[in-house]
Amino acid sequence: MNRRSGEESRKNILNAARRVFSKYGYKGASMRMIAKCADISLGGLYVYFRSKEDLYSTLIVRSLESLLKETKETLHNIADPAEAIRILLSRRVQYARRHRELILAMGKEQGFSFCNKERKKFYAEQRRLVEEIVRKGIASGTFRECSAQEVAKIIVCTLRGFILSMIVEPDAMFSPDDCSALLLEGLLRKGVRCGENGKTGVQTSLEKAMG
Amino acid sequence: MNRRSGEESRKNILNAARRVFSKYGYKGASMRMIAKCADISLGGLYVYFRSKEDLYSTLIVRSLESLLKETKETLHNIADPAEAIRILLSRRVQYARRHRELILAMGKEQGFSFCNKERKKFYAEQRRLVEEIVRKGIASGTFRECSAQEVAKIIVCTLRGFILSMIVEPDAMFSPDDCSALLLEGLLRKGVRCGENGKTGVQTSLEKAMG
Amino acid sequence: MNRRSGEESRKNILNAARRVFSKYGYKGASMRMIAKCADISLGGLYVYFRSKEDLYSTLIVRSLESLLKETKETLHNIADPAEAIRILLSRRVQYARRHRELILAMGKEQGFSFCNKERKKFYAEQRRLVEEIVRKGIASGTFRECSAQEVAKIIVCTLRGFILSMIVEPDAMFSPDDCSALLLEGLLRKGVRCGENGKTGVQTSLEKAMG
Amino acid sequence: MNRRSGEESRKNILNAARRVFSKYGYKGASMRMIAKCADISLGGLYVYFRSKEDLYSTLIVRSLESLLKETKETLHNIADPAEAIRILLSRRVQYARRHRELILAMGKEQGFSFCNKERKKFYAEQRRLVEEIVRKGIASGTFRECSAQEVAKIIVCTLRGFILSMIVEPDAMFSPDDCSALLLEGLLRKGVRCGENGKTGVQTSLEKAMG
DNA sequence: TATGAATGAGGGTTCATTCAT
DNA sequence: CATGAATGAACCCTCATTCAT
Repeated sequence: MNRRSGEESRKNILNAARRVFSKYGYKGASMRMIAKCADISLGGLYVYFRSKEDLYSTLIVRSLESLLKETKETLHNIADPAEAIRILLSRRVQYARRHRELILAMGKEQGFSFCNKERKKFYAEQRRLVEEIVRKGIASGTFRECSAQEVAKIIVCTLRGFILSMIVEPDAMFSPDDCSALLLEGLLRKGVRCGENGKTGVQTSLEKAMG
Repeated sequence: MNRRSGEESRKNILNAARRVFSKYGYKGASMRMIAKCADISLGGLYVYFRSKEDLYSTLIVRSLESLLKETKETLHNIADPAEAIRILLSRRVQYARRHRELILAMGKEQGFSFCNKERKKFYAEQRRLVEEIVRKGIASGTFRECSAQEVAKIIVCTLRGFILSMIVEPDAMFSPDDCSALLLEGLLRKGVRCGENGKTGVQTSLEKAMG
Repeated sequence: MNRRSGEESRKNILNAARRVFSKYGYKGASMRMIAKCADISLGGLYVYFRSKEDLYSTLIVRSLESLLKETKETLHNIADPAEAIRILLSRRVQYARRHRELILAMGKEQGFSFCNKERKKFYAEQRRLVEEIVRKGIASGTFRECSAQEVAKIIVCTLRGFILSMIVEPDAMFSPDDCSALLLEGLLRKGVRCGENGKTGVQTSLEKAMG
Repeated sequence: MNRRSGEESRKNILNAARRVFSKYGYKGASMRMIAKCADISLGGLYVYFRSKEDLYSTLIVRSLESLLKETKETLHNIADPAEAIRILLSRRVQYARRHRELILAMGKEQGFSFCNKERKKFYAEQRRLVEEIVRKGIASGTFRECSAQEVAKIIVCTLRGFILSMIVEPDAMFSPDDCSALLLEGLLRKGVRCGENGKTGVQTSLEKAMG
């Protein structure tokens, strides 16, 4: 009988659940596995969470919230919008690497309705964040004139693809910086090359390739 | 007893499986659901497929193959590389709308090994296809000098994000053309604007927004 | 479509059934396995046999009959009763080696009622046969005075154990002749040794061991 | 919810399993039958046993072990070898009557590998036990000179047949004592009759029949 | 708070059997 | 005669959940 304080047990379970859900998905994970991983009895799980669904959605909501908070803090003090986009991508990728279940939350289990509301809220907030960056970029003259709203959607979607690709094609991966470079500069030939403003100092393989 | 020709039943089951797997994922779908959806008995499923896994992987492999074939045929006669990329995106999105299970194939159930080989082959082939387009674009002077290989990876990943977004955020969607526009032209301001070469004649909302 | 005459197909199926039932037991064998082994369609089986039970019991009854017939013919011309017992054991062992399913028929699947009648008849007949031998042996003075009926039961039971042992402990086996020697002579020390009458000329390992 | 202590339930299940497996064999018995017989839910079975196979082999192994133990204890203090053989047979028959599943363990389902190791060990041990008796009998002059090893095999096999016969031909049964008498004295007429040494005082029906 | 025995619905799969062809 | 697609009950097993302790 492993006596712990209530909140400690809760966190402990949530951590175990993160690991197990990440590895096996919602359906593939069982309450028994989570209990074992959390070193608690099966019944003990139900002291803290009403159901598997409750446990899962609590986990997702917390993760989404913490991710959003982290993202906001990160972007808070970055003035240059191109830099902000680069940072956003790379941070999100780091986060995804640490918490695979987020990808599951976003890509898997769409048949479940139980944390769709939170998910939508997260998506909307994230889009708003990017939109703000783009808007600033346009205002400052760094970015072309365009619909910040539309571009934000596209950037978020690209980010999503990037993270998903990490999962499904890990051996065909490229750096986040390469990705932001393409997003920022485009593929078409330009009269004027411009890649100098606001770089982090890291030269990506794409830059090298592009000479 | 609902008597049908064998091949008809097979197709019927495959169609039902597509619908059910798409909606509920591999684990979430049950053979009973598929049987009901195909209007066949549970045992009848096993006349045509050895197991759930067999049914699923048959479905995925077929989809992947037909998609690849369709893609190749589409791109075969398109000379302009920017146009090719636009077409690729929009066709793939059309396809994904018709066959939602492809997203499952690409994004869900990565823990399963049973059609990984086919999936990898598909990804590689798709990347190779895009790479060729980019290479041609560079050769013809349409695209900037860059690593075709790296850019192909990024484009495929963007495509992936686009399709996934269709699923998870259908109400925050934008047109494929908007996406290709951003990929092609980038976000940063240029001395020279260029959006005239090889357009399909359809003016996208992004273009309008960008003035 | 493999056209055969009816009787040919019947025999063919029976042969396949013998092999499959022998290997897997009644429950372990499936009609599909038998069909495949007989190179006939699943439905084809039911042209000749109403059910699995019908097929099985037909097989058992035929086997039992042929075994009884063979046994009778073998014993018909043997005058010496000790010899007869030896021959009976060795023939039955040979038969069991060829048709393992008989052992199954006798030892397995006692929960089934469906060919119990035939089985009982076979057992009774076999006992009667042995009883006759013993009776002759007593009459001729070869055997001690004893209840032929009781001894017949014991001999049949020993035979059963012998055959069963062949199956469950094939590596701890001994020759039928050794077995009949013990039955005939017993273990206890006698004033007079007697092992010379009616031997087949084969000296068994037990005899050698007994000096 | 029928609450019992864990160990109680385990025993309860094992008892039910013994009855059901004995009656229907391994394949013929279903977990549902066992659950019903144990008055527990289907899932409850799996709280105590990982699988049907686990339940079955646990049952067999326990039975084999307890039988061996009982046998050893019984034979421990019996000096006369002929008496020991008689006792062995009669005790084993009593045991078989109480635990019919042993016959299944020995005669049925040989195709299964899952408790073959234990079974072989049991057989070997049993043979060794009998061999010792025979060896002592030879040493003390009670038995004729013979290969104790070979004779042990035959006795074990006879015992097997005896027990099997109890199952397949219960109405044609005879007493264990009759059987040991035949094994000990043989069928052939002797110059010297010997049935006096070490008898338990019980006169068997065979003795009466033999006059 | 915490345990773990117990439940029962539902999972994938098999299989004897039927029947239109 | 012969086929093989189709059935549906039954198989073994898993699992979220409950509840007496």
